[in-house]
Amino acid sequence: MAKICMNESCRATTTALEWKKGWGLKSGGFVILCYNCGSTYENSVYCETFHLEESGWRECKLCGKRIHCGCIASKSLHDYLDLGGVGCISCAKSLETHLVRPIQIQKDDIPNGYGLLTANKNSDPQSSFVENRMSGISSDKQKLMKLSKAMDAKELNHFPQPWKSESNACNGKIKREEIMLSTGEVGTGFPGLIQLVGPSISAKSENSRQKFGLTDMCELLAQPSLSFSLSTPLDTPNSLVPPPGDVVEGRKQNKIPPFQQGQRTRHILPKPAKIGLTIGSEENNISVSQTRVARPPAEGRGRTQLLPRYWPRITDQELQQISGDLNSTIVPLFEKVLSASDAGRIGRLVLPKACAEAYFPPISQSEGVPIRIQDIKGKEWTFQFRFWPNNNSRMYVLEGVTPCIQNMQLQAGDTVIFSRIDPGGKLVMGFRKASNSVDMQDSQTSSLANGVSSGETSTSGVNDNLPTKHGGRTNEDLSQRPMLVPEKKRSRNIGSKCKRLLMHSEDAMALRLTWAEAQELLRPPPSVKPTVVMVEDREFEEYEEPPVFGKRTIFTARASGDQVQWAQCDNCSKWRRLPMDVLLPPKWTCLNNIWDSSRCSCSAPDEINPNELESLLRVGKESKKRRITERRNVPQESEPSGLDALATAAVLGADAGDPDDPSAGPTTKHPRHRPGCTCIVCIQPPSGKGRHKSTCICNVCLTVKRRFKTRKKKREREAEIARGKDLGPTKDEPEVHVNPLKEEDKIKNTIPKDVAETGKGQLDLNCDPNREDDVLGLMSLVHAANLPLEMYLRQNGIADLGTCLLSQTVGEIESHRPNEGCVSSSIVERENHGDER
DNA sequence: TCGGTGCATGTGTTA
DNA sequence: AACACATGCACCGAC
Repeated sequence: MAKICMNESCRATTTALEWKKGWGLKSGGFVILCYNCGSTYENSVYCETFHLEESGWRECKLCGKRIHCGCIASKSLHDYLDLGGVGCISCAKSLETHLVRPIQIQKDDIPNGYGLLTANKNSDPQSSFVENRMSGISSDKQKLMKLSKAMDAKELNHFPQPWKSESNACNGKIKREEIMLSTGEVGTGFPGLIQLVGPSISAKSENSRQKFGLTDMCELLAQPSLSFSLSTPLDTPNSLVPPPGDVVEGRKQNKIPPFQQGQRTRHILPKPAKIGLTIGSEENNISVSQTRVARPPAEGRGRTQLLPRYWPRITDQELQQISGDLNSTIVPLFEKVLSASDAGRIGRLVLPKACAEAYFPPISQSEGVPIRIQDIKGKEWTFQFRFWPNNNSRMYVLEGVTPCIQNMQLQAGDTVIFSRIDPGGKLVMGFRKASNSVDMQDSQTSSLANGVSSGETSTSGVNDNLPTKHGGRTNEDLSQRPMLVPEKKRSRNIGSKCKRLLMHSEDAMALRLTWAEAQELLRPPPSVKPTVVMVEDREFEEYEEPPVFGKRTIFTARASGDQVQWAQCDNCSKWRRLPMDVLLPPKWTCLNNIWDSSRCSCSAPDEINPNELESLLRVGKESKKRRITERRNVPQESEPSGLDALATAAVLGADAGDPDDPSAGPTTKHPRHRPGCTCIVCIQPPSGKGRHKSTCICNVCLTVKRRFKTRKKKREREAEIARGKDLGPTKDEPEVHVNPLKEEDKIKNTIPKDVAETGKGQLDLNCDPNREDDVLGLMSLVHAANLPLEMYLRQNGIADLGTCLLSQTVGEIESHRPNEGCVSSSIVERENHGDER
């Protein structure tokens, strides 16, 4: 979706617009500023490029539901339309395209308060978040100030009337705060400003809950100008220092922490918490946010925004239950999804730097300080809050968390939520279990798939572990209160930082299939002529080189029933129709299209239109999905690979329904196969008991016998050649290249249909896509080919070839060939050599 | 040898 | 390019 500045004299593209991401004017989150020309727009479309704190909420004009425009959560409810506007998935309707219009603002409309704020901007190079925001728009700040005001008023019209007055009041309060902030910002704390913004969770939470959107509206309106909260007041114990009696770096609780004493320039974090973003689809319940205690980061950089992944998503109800005290205020600080390291035995919980510096006591020494954190059961834990120097920065960790983690039975993927109880400033650590914390990947998958973290719908640790006195909210409460969790936000939380996680489920399944598909791409070596052998009037090709990967094609069926093969040109990406039996080399272009002279050039038009192509591709994808599903539905234990299935079925064809038949039992002596391998070789006991009888007519035996006959003929011919009688190709053994597909079809005739399909493209019956060590099946093939015959015989329990020859027919020996079904005749030759011996 | 500690490194994210 | 952070790994002490 292109984003173009609508100012005709500007027409800046996305870059210019998005460059301002994070710094642009945010009036209710519905404004975007073009820094190229200074135009500002009210355009919800652009909101998607903004972070949560920069965008805000939006109401669907059609369904009345409030949706968050700008965080990824909106994607679950919205589609941003290419031409602008928002399509609300909830009501399946589209909003009218939001006008993208420059807003002209007169300089004299600038409120004084804003003037003060911006005047303060340059006073401190380590400006506050607000200042940063504002500084980024210096050239148009006046416009923007006006715009902010105008937009606030405008956006209010989007909300139900009851919200208006309070929203306005809220807005007014915010402006007041801004003014106060601008005047008393540095080094003095913010007396009198505490809890002015975004009502903290308190005893009135129920009331606030009922006021749908009110507080959120305040946030929304506050965001453009004050999307942060203020520091702990000097006259309250609302700090993060340990509770009374605890000493941290010589400071006592009621002492003013250094960071509040102007030790550093105050940095005000964006409001990090969008707690309990409950999108009750009916009531649109949106839990309230809360005040934030902000603290300047040690480095004093401007990047003090808390990443959304750390925004605590906890409801006021949960918080209330944590505190158990109607008079207390729970301030969610941040949360973190436990990584493997965090949840491991090392006992170190890596803290997000911004969070650590914002909400934890400042530490100047690497050793850090002990801090006490109370869990939701009321048990108090002492951790060492410290940091490691890291690339000129710091890496904050909580040490000694193992007991606590174990106590909470947390694992990687679960979430710990740090909150603070005010007054008192006591830290509280709650948690939220992932639905399937055993498998973090699964939780991620779930999270990504649903757009809502599985953790959100699972039982919150807060709930599970609440003391009885708190009322013990049930899971049902939670389930009725699905949190609005931005899809992207959650993916950030886990997905984007999970590169080292194990892969399971669909991803891995997809890879497996990919591997299986790779098998289908195997092609005969292009430069090697096959040797055609006849087995009972059937032609088989054998190659002296291992197969190569060919170009992938798509097969479709016409209405007439004819099948068509399509291939994409590597140069022009156009799709060309090919005969069904064509096998393409890895690189193929239109120039190689010898089957259609009208389309043997890249300049030739496409034979299929885009719709048809899309249909083709969709069919391909669906086919793959179907295979994934089918695979997933098959228990792993009984899930042979396609090739194994072929081999198994080939054997069981004669013994189907009698899996316990020892004659079909796998052996583990094949040199290249593991115990349990069901390939055509391993299932054939090398000798002695369990061996198929000479009268056996199972598929394996029949195939082996056919091969023996063919090889016998071949040897005779080679012997003749060796005698100088170069007879050339005989009539019945033409040295021609036979299309493998035809042969494959013939082979299919000898194999049950389902098996043949499963084993399509089989070139190596010994390959098992499901086995990691068979991933390099071809490599193992080559490796096995180099195994000395003696080793093979030894491993197969054939002590002596001579004895073997005496006791068995040659054909029976053939039945033990390790590479039955393989096409590499290098192996064949070795075997032949062995036979001659 | 094992486990804890501290730092280094690689990778993903953001500006 | 800089930063954040997950994790690897060397080092060291206890057993």
